[in-house]
Amino acid sequence: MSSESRKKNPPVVRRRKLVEGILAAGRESSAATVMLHTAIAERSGLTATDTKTIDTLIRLGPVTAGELAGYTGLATASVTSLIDRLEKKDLVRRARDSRDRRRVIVKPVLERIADCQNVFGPIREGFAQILENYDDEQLQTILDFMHRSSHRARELTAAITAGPSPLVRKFLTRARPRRAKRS
Amino acid sequence: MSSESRKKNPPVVRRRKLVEGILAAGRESSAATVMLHTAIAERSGLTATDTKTIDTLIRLGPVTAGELAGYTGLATASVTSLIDRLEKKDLVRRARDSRDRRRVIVKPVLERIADCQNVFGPIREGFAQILENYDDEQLQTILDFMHRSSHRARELTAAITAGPSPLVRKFLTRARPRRAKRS
DNA sequence: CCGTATATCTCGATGCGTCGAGATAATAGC
DNA sequence: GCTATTATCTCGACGCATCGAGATATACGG
Repeated sequence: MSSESRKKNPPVVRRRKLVEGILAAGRESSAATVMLHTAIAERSGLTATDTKTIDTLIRLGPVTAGELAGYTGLATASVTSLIDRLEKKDLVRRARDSRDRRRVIVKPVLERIADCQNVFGPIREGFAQILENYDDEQLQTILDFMHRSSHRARELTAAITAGPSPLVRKFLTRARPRRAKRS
Repeated sequence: MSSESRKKNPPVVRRRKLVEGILAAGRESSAATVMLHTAIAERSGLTATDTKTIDTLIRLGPVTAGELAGYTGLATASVTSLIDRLEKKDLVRRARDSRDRRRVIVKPVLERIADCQNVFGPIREGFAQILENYDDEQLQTILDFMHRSSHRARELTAAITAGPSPLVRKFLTRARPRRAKRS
């Protein structure tokens, strides 16, 4: 364990340990992130679906109720009450499509949501503070990594939610009895 | 966009933009992470509380049911059924404290949870792949950043869940009527 | 021993998000 | 115009996590 023996470590091993460390740290960081978001959502009186929907709206901009059903995987009836919930808190607004007046366009109320992210104000500051520890080049690396990993995360999410996903299914013995199909 | 024009940007501005970019990417990355975890939990038939509990157990090791109530903020009755749920899926096990036989010690079934993280197998691989883009020094930077940010995330989570948090409260009009305080 | 305090469990009730089925309204084709 | 189709909403019901109150079992102090 002395620095002697560590010096003898072939670079390959060193690197492997480094990678392991990051993967572990990534899991921990993910968990922490989830907890943080959960805490915020709980405070705001929002459910997981609510926040997920808002995230979607921010990324995609206004969409119709039907599309929202597609993205969230909920029944249209559920989407209606989902929109009701969010509209009641003024986080989204309904607008009718002028070309097809059956459609309901769900628009995020960005100022309101931004306010919610002012809730994040201290959070933003907290993280900005961390960045002071790095020089420009390092920040560039971090930025690049973030882009890559969030892109990957989205890919994986899509793969999991959409697909029959044998990869996942394999490990779940009695999970998901939901939606007891009635005669 | 030429390196010429970029050169003219004062370094301070460059850096500010870099920081802004990372903060934005951070939000997006967080959202993606949350969505990924939500998807996984949904697949596994676990609720948000369930996963949060498992995370806690992994970080803290075996704890008593009462302590779990403290950490999760749930009533003891809720904790009982929470443990029931998790035990039914063999993700935790009950054990009685030999010194105080009233106590129930909740132990995470690490192999089983690790299996769940084999569900993460492809995920792990996906992220490991990303790391190949960087040299050792860059990985070191990333690792350091991860440690710092998850630490900060935990601090913020604690601040939000625990405190009366006027920072947050300010923006919430009719949120959280839960737990009607009795006389 | 015996009462009090503590830790967990049981039970019944409640709130909330979700669902299926049918209602309502608007578009599109003939 | 008339009908089929599409988009959303309304309604009633259901599952599930949570809760408060009381029950049970154990520990501690006298």
